[in-house]
Amino acid sequence: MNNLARKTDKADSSRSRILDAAAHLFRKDGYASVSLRAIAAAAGMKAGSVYYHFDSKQTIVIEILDMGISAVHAEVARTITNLPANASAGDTVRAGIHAHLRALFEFSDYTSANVRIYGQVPEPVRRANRKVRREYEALWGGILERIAEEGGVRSGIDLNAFRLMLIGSLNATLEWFDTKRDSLTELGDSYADLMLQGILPCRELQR
Amino acid sequence: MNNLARKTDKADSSRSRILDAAAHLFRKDGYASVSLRAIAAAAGMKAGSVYYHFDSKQTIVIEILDMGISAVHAEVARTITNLPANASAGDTVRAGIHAHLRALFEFSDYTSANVRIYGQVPEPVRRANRKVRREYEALWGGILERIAEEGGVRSGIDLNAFRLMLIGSLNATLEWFDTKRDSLTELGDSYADLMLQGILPCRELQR
DNA sequence: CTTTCTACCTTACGTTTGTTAGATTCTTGA
DNA sequence: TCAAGAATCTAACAAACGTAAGGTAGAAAG
Repeated sequence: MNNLARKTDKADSSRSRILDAAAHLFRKDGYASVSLRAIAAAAGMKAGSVYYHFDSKQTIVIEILDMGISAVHAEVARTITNLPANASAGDTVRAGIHAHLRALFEFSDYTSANVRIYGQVPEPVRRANRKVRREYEALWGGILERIAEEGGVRSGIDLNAFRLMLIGSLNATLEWFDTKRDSLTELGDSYADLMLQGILPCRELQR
Repeated sequence: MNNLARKTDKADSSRSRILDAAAHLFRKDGYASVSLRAIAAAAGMKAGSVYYHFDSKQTIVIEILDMGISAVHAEVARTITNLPANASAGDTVRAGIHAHLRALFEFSDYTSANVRIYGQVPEPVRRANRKVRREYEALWGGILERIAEEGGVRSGIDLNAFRLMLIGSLNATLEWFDTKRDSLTELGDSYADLMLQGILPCRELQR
């Protein structure tokens, strides 16, 4: 009696292929310049068939944007909670940075599509994605607050601004970093070094 | 005999209005989703008239992308050369950061259009913009090299990677920073603090 | 006053867009 | 083997796209 399972398997597989193809193309060429015909072709079907699985182009991109953030969120959350209880403030931020970059480049089509096309997508789509975005921001907000309470942050640091700088910087790596050429782990360590020695108290070279 | 001057004045003004309108729309909505009709309307004319001033949509966006980078390049170069001769390594980078941000948000439609649509523009356009991009990267390369030679950089820092991180981070502020709400000078100082205390030698908290 | 030229407008073209409807093929359950 | 439903195709729609051609108003030149 796995007929129902098999049936939905087929549909699910097609659905995923559409999403994969769309995410890939969106990331590469932007939102508006990717046609449903191009998406369908990359998924191995014709444009009309896409509408069996999705209501519109917008519902496709909404799902992709959400998946992109969720993937990063899940990876960072998992990494942080799996940290040993005695992890220092610096260790936590470092682990978070590595997790964010890992998700960004490994789940890459969805995550980078999100980063790159969010600004060019129609307002209703942005609005739909806003909730998941805020939840991810809140995750980092919590991490940074906890660290600040432990005294791990140099005075004069605006946690809110720092969070935006951090995530913005990490996302910006999508524009230039090449995983084929350089090590993602080293990149993460570089960023962690840069950020940590900036926010951790340091009695030397204070302005 | 300024008739010729007046004539070109009129045309130049229209040309500029087209560029301004296009830059504004591109920045807001991306490249492909902005139509020539929308650009023309925002410039106070009809779509066909745009072709009196430009050969195609691509030549418009090429000019805008170049202007965007040139503006940042000029502002950073001007700021650096005007620095007192005894300026420290840190002062130089700090001044460069402030100049980059200033250009980014003051010449904002062109600079931010560049940052936001470069990735979604057809290959020929990207290729046309590449030269100016490289020149700007070389400007920062020179700044950082000079500082490194003076011993102003902590060992183990990859200058090339740092330059990419720095410019990427600064450009990323376009996605969230609001000049109406917060001070651009403070933002620049925050970034400079973050970056400098990361690259300057610091005997404490070394990993 | 007439000609010339600049800076636009109008109209139209061929193509591509997202989307829909109806026919068709493939898969499965009985 | 056959009926049913799931998955996909084909064909078409109106709208919007970049672009081209030809006409027109207004100012400058002779």
